[in-house]
Amino acid sequence: MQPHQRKPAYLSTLRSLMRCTQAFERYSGAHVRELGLTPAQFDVIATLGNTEGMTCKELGERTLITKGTLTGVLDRLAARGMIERHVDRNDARCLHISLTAQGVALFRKVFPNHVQHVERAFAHLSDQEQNTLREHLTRLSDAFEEERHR
Amino acid sequence: MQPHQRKPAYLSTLRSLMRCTQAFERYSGAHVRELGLTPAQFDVIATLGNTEGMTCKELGERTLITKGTLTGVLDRLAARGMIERHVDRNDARCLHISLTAQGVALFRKVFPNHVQHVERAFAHLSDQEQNTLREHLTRLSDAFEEERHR
DNA sequence: CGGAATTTGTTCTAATACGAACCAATGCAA
DNA sequence: TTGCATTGGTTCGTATTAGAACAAATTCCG
Repeated sequence: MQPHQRKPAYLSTLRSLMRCTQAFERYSGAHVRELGLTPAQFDVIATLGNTEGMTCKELGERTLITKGTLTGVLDRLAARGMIERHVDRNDARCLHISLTAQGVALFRKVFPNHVQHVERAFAHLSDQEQNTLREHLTRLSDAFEEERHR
Repeated sequence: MQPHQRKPAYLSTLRSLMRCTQAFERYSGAHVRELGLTPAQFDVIATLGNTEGMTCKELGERTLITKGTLTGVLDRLAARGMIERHVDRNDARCLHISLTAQGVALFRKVFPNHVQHVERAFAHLSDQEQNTLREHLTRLSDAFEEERHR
């Protein structure tokens, strides 16, 4: 019995995690594309909606988009006239990203629509189940972070 | 109170899901790269290990890699001499993918190592917790699939 | 005050990622 | 058996994706 033939116990948990994430991305992504946006672009629009805007750093943290990637996503949204970049008055390193009037219009058109779409799927789990799920996922995330810094 | 300003209840669950997946990918990915492979390449090697090989279709289903992407991943692994492609005898449409001797050696070198690394993080959750987590994730995946086909 | 360490965003490279179009091989049905 | 829909992989175009190197601005500290 060689060690590399043993089947690790965590694999089924990991499989469920990856399958669930991918199932969401397919489900959500297909709908978002119908609305004329990529998933990353939608995330940015949705995050900027109903705010005064924010820096690239904050936007990246909220959308989970790496800063290197974010530059390109913002480039394409800016080319379509959906967002604006302004240098921050207080800190010239920071860019303040905000929706244009066109961006706000787009947000109002696609956001409620997409929320309804995604809600239909999440409704299959009760509030209690979602709470439990969230707790376990957070514990696991924290485990990765902790083990990473050792 | 406009509908697009309401904050959907599912968002915190979704956030946990995406954060957990991304935390895993950072944790696992960084380690895999140290071993000289990309995450996708490692998935392929790990899936082919201890098997007689399989078709692209099956390999794609197990690794969750889309067929269009899989071609490129296999190209690069083949260029490094880690895998072989052979036309299936019974069905000339199918390719049979398998590890070369070099590929097997690589598998034996990196797989147990990486399994140990990932196990350390998953050990933060008990078996019971992982069971519950898996059940909820599966329910949610199924929800996306069901709603998608309607 | 002044230089070093940090922070923020851009740029670059290699590798996914996905959908759509495409081709060859197979299966099915009239 | 001929014709057509289906299946398995490749190719193509566009858009991420991560990581590392980089430049400009700011902060920290002696």
